[in-house]
Amino acid sequence: MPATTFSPLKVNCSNCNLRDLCMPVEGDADDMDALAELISARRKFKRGDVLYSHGEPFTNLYAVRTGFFKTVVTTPDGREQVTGFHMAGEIVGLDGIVNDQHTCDAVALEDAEICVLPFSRMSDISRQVPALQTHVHKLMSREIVRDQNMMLLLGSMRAEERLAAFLLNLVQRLHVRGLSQSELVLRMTREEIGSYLGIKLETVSRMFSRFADEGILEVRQRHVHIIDPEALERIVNQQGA
Amino acid sequence: MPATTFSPLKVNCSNCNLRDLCMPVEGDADDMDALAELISARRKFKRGDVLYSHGEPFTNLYAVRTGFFKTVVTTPDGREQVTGFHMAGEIVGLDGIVNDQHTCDAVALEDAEICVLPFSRMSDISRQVPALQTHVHKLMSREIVRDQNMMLLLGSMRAEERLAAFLLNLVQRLHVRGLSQSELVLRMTREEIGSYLGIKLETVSRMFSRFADEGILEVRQRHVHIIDPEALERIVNQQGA
DNA sequence: CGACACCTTGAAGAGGTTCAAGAAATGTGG
DNA sequence: CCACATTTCTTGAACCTCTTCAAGGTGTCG
Repeated sequence: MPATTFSPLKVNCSNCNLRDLCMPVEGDADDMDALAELISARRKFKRGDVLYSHGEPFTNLYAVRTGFFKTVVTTPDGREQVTGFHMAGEIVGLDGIVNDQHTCDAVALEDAEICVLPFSRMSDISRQVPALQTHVHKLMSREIVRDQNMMLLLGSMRAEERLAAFLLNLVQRLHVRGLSQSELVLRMTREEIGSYLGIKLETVSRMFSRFADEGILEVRQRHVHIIDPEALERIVNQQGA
Repeated sequence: MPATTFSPLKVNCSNCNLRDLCMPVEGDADDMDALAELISARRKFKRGDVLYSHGEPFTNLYAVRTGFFKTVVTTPDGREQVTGFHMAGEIVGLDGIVNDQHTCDAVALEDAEICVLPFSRMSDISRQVPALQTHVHKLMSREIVRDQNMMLLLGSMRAEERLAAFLLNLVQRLHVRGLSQSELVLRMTREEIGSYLGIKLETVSRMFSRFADEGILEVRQRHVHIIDPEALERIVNQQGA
């Protein structure tokens, strides 16, 4: 149910406060004119709204402006895997490029707003503005590296290590955006965390309780206070074998 | 130990038999002239030779011409995860783009030959030849989709399902290259398969034995004969829950 | 042909899952 | 604004899959 709102007003990266995070591309006056055409619209989402779903034709990338999204891969037999959580300044939709259709679903985990980036337009501008070309390449490569790190996590870490790595990653990304290094509010359920980390929701809950018992965290539902980040680092970096 | 051999002779995609697989890019005469500059050299590798390793500066992508490579992510604490196996016509090195240095190791699993594709040259030509630009985008997107499917496998499948999916994927890729759909020779050890699939080498061995007992496979060391591919499909598609 | 790497198989053990029940939070309609 | 329904979270106990440890067998390469 894509209950969306269009904002046909001219929107532009150059005066956006997320620019450094999202579209850090410089150029001469001509280049900046070209870049001003990058965004076709903004759209608002409510919790649970679907940004795109698998099978849908691919035409746009999307930059998250506010709020939080998850991406989910689904198989015909009903298996689901959360493949990412996406926050302000991050770009989603790259999966759709290869076959001109999306291969996963993107769903808002809270009220959110995104910028629509028509990919054909982005490709056109990339040919005139090398800095944008480079940025697009790096975006995609970053996603590949991120996914390979998830493969490492899923392939070789124990539940405890997975949750510690997840929390450190989340809090680091939030900190870059000016939020606290120690306080965070989870936007997703235990089940979604578990799916992302390849463990069951009960295990997620147990690990939270264990960390709380050990004085590493304070957990009140979705509110998490990281008391001892070094302990989390130690848990992640300890050799599993 | 990169015991490599350079071939400074002019090499070119246009007369390569892997072209449809590797670089299916068309264009007018000018475009074809530009594309002829894509490859700077070919290099030969022996089993165990390293194509690139993590931390090394990124300058090139590499197209596998013959042979078999693995890519491996390594952590400071010594954990390893095989993130992919790569055969003729596939491109490796995309991980290096984002930070101008490689984040994984690429190692030859048998004698092999690759084409060197300097990435700056590739970017330059992409700006003139839209078909190449599109191809580069699709390459990277394909890798993202592939990695997300691995996350699904690692996050939600049981050992049996993982091995079945692995074998079907391998044999399908080999078949595209004109090889048998039912016979394959594994180029990697049980340990490398296990690392890739997030299970231990003993488990890989046990699953091979189980499939053999059930009449699905014949396994003689690295020689695998798939007797009943439908059974493998059923194993993969059965809901784990 | 001997050394080394690789593979198989068994037995015991650990980590995570499953099933179940209850508590806490959240949302909804009157 | 409150009562109720629903979703989400926590915790326990039994179970199961995979791992770990160990030993012996097979294949390969110098």
